[in-house]
Amino acid sequence: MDVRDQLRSALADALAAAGVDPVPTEISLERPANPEHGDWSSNVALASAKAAGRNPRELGQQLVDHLRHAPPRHVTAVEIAGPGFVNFHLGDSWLHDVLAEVLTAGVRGYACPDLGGGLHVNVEFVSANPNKPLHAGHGRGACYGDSIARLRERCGFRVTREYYINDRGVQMTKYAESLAARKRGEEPPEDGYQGEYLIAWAEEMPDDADPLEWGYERALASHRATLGALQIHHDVWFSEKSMVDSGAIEESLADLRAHDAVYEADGATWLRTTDHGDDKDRVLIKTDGDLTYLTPDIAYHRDKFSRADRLFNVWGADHHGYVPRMKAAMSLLGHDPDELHIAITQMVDLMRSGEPVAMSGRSGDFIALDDVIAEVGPDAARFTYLMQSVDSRQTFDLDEVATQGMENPVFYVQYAHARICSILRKTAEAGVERVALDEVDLSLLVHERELELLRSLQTLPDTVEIACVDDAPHRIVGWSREQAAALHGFYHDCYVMGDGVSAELTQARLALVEASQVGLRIALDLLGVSAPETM
RNA sequence: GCGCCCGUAGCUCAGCUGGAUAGAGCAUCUGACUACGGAUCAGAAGGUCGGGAGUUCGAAUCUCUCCGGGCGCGCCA
Repeated sequence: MDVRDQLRSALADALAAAGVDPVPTEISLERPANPEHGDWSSNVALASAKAAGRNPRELGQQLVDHLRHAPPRHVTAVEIAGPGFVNFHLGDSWLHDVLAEVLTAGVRGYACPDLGGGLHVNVEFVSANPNKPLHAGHGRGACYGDSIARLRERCGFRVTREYYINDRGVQMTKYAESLAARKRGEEPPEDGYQGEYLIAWAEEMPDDADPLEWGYERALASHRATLGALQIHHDVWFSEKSMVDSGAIEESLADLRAHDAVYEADGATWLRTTDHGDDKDRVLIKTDGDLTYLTPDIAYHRDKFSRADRLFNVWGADHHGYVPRMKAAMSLLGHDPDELHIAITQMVDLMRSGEPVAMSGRSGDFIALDDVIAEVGPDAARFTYLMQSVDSRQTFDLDEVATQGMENPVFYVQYAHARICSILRKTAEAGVERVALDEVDLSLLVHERELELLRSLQTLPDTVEIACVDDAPHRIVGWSREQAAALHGFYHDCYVMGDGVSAELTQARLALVEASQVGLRIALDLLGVSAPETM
């Protein structure tokens, strides 16, 4: 049983003994920031005093008195502090248990909270128009979406990674016209695509190729290659146009009508999104008979709901205004709008040495994601994109991220992993024979550096859970930096083998280092960043 | 005008389902290596958590309000 569960159940007993009725169902336990406040602390006396009509400090004291009679496992001291906190001090043995747990569970089994219970979640991300290369801004949504998928997979969800291809509509026609013009050596139409990439693509295009078909394939191949460089692979590439051919759009419209969600006015067909919180109703079919972008999009989401239990969309900040209407549309179709989650990623400001570099070249193209990857490398790109919450605008400085040095946290973390591998190599080369875990005397691990490493490892399952529940991969980045710092500190002060290190201590420290490796591998995998053996 | 996001150290950012003395990296200053990779470690300095009010035993965190910045508010996609 987890230490926390033991403490909780002991606290519940103490509360009952103190006459608190009913005993609160939620007993909070947290790691105090200040080590003087013990290893675990509970505010339960503060939280339940009022309802019980008690003085919090006195209630806390009663709990402490009761707990001292039969302290839970690992507990060495219990004390009352401040306004009524109950603080537990634990022996190092609780951390040694953590180490054994990490190694026993391994990369596959440690920090795998079952939050999904096999629920199928469809994560749709990137979904850029197939008429230009991905730019630096797409990188954020790409890395975020993939990491969200990895988190969900670890937490017991079935995951489909999906890419929606807007291959229908006027922008594709303009794209084909622009490509054809470049092929003829002409400038693209005024309202066409001016980007210089089209010159290169036009050169590749065979003379007899259909610019629309060929251009579409070319753009998709570009997206696939760029994402592949980041180790991002979508399971489903879903074509908007295919829904015209399959009749899915008509079906979706019929479904909306069957739900009485549609009406005719001013010569257009409208959707009653205001019934579900939208600012105004939205047009589905324009006066000229064309569909708005919304209509196929609704059909697409309707289709996704037929294939998954939950939908997770990653959209850029410039699309946040469309959230209410899409949720309203799903409500109108009878879905629970909460089963469609739309994450909004704020914008990326690309910098170089503190100077903004949002645009490139005379054509004003965005900086291509390919160029970012080429400049900083895929690992640094992914780590950096994920380093901060997607709720806030990101400053991405190419020079800083390209640096292979201290100002670049990705190398710090990867180096920690490489160091562990190096230690394991060196000890193996030195002929150290490993013994089974249950033969290792973990109680030898008493150095503050060793304990710090274990305290950090202990927090990984909670961190994974928070990251998954809050859709916050940056929490994993934070953990990986903390674990790496603990590892480097340990490395600096504690030798695994050598003069003055007993054979038993070497065994214990090797186990410790391997546990750290397990943790780092879990974290880096969730981020999609490689865990190098050497650097 | 309305909606969403943001405002925390010189810079880039964590911390936000309320907890005790608000953290990290970079930059600055000062230290530490005849051993497993110094791409390391330790220390110092650095703060009206945008302003104000409220709720609470307790607020960076919740509520309201104001200020500042970003992004949206189409029968465009």
